[in-house]
Amino acid sequence: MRDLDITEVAQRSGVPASALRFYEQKGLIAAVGRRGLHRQFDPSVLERLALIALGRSAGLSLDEIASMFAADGRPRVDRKVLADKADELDRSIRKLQSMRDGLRHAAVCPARSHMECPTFRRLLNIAAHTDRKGTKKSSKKSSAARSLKRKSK
Amino acid sequence: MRDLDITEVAQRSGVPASALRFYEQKGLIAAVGRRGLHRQFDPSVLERLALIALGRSAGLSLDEIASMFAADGRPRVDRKVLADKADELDRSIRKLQSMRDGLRHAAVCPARSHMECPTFRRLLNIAAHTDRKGTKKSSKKSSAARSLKRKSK
DNA sequence: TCTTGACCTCAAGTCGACTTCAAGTGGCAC
DNA sequence: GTGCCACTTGAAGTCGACTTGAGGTCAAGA
Repeated sequence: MRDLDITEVAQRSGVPASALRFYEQKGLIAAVGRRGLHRQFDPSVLERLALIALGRSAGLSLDEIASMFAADGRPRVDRKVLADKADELDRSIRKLQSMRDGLRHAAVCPARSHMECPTFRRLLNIAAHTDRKGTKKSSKKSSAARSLKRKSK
Repeated sequence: MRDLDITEVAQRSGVPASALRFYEQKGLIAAVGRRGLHRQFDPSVLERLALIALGRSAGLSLDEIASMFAADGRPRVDRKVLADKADELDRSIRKLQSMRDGLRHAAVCPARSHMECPTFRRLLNIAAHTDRKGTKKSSKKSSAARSLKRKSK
């Protein structure tokens, strides 16, 4: 398959050209050459972009993802990193689950005001202590999140 | 109970004084008055801060949270909003779960390179299509995420 | 009374991941 | 040969939630 120009890569990957240039600048992807000024990409860049998307979905920062590519450009995914990320996701999931259950309850709770509902108040307590305190120690953790916001534009 | 000054509120709530001033400025909380220059807060501000923390944990923006307080300052939590947020969380959870399972598998996968592992490649596909495409239509959604990052400082 | 220092205000800075903009270049159809 | 315009560049802007800094005020203790 012949090389792709930036617009084709953008179309096939769903990643805007501006983002592709940004990724190149960050060293996440590389053009195989130029035709005039225009970047030419090897089709394998699509796979790499999928890998990047995966990393982002798992909550990795672009810098973290960059460090997962060896100097030769081939992915060098540390299995321990994967396991750690999985564990981290697991913690996030649990937190979100209790949040969801609490919200669900509050939505149907018969108490006149949410403040009078014990379940809601318990939820409040969880949130109050979970938030700035619960995970503060675990620095640089549970980034597994912005991803979701990012997806929805 | 007597009024609290900003430092006391910060200590009891775990929210930095700078953030409390920021919240006040945004209209999320209000001081009952001043002693000299110094803000005095009613102890009930702690409950309100818990409510704010809850909203943040559920992925609401500060503006969204602000709109949940009626003009009289009492919470006016729309049950439908709660249910919607719960549903949104549910979708996020499912996404994170498949991500976690995929990572978990990749971490122990016997294939020489992750690229040779069918499961990993499937994961890659999910990520590639989930990310910029999967949720794009659902604008303004699944903000239920940054929260986790934010918690971990 | 004087000093201290906690608190004040307002403006600007930070972080991450991009997007947007203005100005320039050159491949390609005609 | 000429013009179009897709692509290029580097710099600057954006968004949300705060934080930080400079310079100022004043309540309270010595």
